[in-house]
Amino acid sequence: MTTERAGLRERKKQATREALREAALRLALERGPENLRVDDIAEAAGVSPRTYNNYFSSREQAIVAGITAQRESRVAGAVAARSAQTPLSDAVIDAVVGQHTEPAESERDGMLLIATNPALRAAYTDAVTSIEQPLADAIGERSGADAMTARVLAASVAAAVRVALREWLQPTDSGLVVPAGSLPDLLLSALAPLRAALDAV
Amino acid sequence: MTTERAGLRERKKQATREALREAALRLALERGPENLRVDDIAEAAGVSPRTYNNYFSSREQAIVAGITAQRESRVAGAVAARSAQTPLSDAVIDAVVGQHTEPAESERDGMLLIATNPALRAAYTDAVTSIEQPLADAIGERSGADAMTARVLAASVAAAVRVALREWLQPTDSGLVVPAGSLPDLLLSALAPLRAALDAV
DNA sequence: CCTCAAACTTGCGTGCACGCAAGTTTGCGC
DNA sequence: GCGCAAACTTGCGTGCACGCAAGTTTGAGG
Repeated sequence: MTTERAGLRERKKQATREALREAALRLALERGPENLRVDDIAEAAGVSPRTYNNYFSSREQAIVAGITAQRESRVAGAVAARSAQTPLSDAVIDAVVGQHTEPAESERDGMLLIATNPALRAAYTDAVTSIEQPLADAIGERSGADAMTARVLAASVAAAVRVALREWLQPTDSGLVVPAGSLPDLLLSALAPLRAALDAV
Repeated sequence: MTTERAGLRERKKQATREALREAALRLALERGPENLRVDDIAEAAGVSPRTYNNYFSSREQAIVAGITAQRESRVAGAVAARSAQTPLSDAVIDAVVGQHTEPAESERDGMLLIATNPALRAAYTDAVTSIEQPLADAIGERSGADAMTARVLAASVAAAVRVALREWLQPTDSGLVVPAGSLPDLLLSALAPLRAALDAV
């Protein structure tokens, strides 16, 4: 649906990208991120190490992509799906919270892995940046706001999500980093201050 | 004023940090970033290469820090300096715009350097992240908002500044990357959508 | 003044990111 | 079908970031 009429070239690229992130996540889960070399990921995906680096610019990025893949398009889609009568703030907040309320069984252990590794935590929170562009498009489409405003609002939403995620993943003083508290609730608190801005367009 | 009664330890650390960023910027200007090795920066600052990496985690970060140093504390200070009657939005926006309206002669050629190098551009826009913490403190202090709200607002302001900077530094189709247009005006446009959120606290 | 633990520096080793300059594949236009 | 330009892959080389485990410095308490 996103790739209407894609050439062989594009389909192959997506396949390679998916093979890489799938391999990265699977191997990281199997043997732990510390025992995983970039060459292993490349080999498991059937490409050269150099090619791996054409797709991801860090090992953590590849592993995390195994979990966050497509989240960007889903958030944008969820915003667009809300009826035009819905206030923008509700549309955006519902969409964002909804996409993060999916302890989808298959992602459970992945999140645990991320929570226990500082480098992965950082990569994970950074990954929300990828929703900015599609979200800006969706906001602009829906509200008719000018491009700069849409970009700023999208970037602010992403920033709020990062704040919530960092809070969620913050190591407690006991050293444990088990996602405590409800992520949806944290997201709602973090996004609340942006309601006024979102509805002002 | 920031370092009230600092021990020798802390003063030495600051001195080292400043020596490193000053050396990085100076050398980058002299011979261009491509002809500048990390070892050169370390040597010029009188520390080992390994120590250099204890202070900066990328060459670009060190160079850019030569220009953005202390901007974080100045922004926070500028916010705090505005009278308590001023609406928060005015205080924050004036402070941010004010800090970026300083083509301080000495920074002129530094900005030109940054504008012409993609890696430096990225590092420069990333560097605004450093204002988040102090700005959040200032916002919390001033408005009495809860910690999460203050963090989100500060992060949103930083995000807006990044959008403006990226726009400002965007390579034109002619390939030239000369900061075209007025940065203050771009910042005002980027920050405008956040007014409602800032004044809602 | 002396001691000692915590903080900081440093050398070493390892894995990594990425520019560059070939090879190889894709798919458009004839 | 054919040829060719653009896109993608790959090997190589270089510089770099960072963990680790010594040394070294700092400064608080006795």
